[in-house]
Amino acid sequence: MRRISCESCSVRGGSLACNLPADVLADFRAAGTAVLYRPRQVIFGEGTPAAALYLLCHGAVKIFHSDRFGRDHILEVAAPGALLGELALDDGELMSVSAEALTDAQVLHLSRERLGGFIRRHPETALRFIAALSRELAVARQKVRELALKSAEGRLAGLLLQLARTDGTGVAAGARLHLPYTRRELAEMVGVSTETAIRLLTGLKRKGAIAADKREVVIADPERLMRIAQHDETTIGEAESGAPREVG
Amino acid sequence: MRRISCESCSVRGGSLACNLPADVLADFRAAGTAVLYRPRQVIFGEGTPAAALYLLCHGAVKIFHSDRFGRDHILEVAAPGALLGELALDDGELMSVSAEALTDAQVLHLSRERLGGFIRRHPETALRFIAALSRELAVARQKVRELALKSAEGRLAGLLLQLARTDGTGVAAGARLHLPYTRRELAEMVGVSTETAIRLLTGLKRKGAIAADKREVVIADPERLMRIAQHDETTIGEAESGAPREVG
DNA sequence: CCAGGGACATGATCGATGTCATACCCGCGC
DNA sequence: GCGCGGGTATGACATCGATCATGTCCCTGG
Repeated sequence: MRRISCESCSVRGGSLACNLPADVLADFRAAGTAVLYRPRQVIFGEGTPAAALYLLCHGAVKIFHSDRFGRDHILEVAAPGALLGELALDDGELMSVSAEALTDAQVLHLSRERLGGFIRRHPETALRFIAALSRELAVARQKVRELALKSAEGRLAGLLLQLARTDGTGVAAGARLHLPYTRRELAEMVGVSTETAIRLLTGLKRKGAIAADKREVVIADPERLMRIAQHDETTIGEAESGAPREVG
Repeated sequence: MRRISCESCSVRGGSLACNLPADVLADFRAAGTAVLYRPRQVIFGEGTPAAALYLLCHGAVKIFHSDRFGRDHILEVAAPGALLGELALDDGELMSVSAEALTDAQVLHLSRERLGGFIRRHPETALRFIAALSRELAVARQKVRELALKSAEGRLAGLLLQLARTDGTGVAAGARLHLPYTRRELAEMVGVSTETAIRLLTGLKRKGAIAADKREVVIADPERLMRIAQHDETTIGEAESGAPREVG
């Protein structure tokens, strides 16, 4: 595993640091510490001080909660460009999740002090950090939405669709998706037991929504799958009385 | 309802804007737009562009998801000092939640452009925004943890303890807590049906953990309540036989 | 070659929770 | 006073998903 330089980073438009002028990029790089991880190595643990942000440059990292028996619930499998962790003004607040490399991974550590220094030198980049954290916030809230409002089958169907979209497979009828995960990991992402995840998959097969064998999944009936996934469906908030008052 | 000035704001140490020099504070205030809301008025809706952040200055605001039948799931009841909403670099990304005033509320709207301008002028404040968003992120992730790992009873017990802590009642034995919420709202915060929330409350009464009548709740047995709240192991999984087990 | 372990799969069973129905109480407007 | 609607409460029932048990397949190490 070799270190990747910022200049040749494959993460383009989506990332925090992309499209920066060369000198700003060099300063950014110098403000952080690049660290390489092997699969299963821990990047940070739940309950440690929220003293740094982590920019994932390469590889896949799982963001998860553990119970005391080692069972995990996976909130997110972060892709390159994602900003991991949380940053408080002092060490009184703690990380709410753990992060562990799933593959070989390269991560840029951004400590509170050095990140603050960088933003002070380049304040025009501040909104990028705010936007990256907002994205993570939306991901977490989406997860809440699914857990609170959707059935296990709906969440699994949604996960399959999301995986097919994000790995480039697409969701056209007949699209062939290769899962990088075991049934157990799928279950941990959906928030159900392994047996239930297996049963739900066979249920989706019986319904003709997918075909699946081991880690190969074919999107047989995308509409059906989407209908199952959206047993939810969002309507936007309505019902207020009158317009708010703008003051000053 | 009168507008509150930043200078006399009751939100002290915890807030984004507190303890700023007078000139910076004035600039901050000028960068935003203060808006007053009545109970039930919508501040922003899920699915609208993520184009602004909202600093809650006064009042209580619920952050929630709706499904198409009007059932809500409340992620958070934000208190003054909280930063609401999400901010993307462009309008391609959408708010993942809705925000609605529960009481009279004053909110400072911070649009992307004007927030960017303020931070460019005062880059030393950037970490405050990052920290405030991190706090929201931790709140959302905590919610995920509870939904994924705790039983309905554990979540309700935890909610009662949290309410007692945050409104100053405290969790000593005999502490008397006045709920500002109906059973339905409690249920929406815990993520269960109204009937289940009621049944769980009577269950906690029968166990002697609390006494409750209408909106008055007495913390009868704090230890018991906390044990119930921390029943992390109820929903998912049991330990494999050899695993070390942390107790108490 | 065999043994072991892990992933996948399925059945039986049970508890937790949602849904529907009913009832009571209480404050409010007519 | 009276009816009405909302909040609270409880029972009956259905369903979802966890748990436990069993079995198969496949890969790997000895």
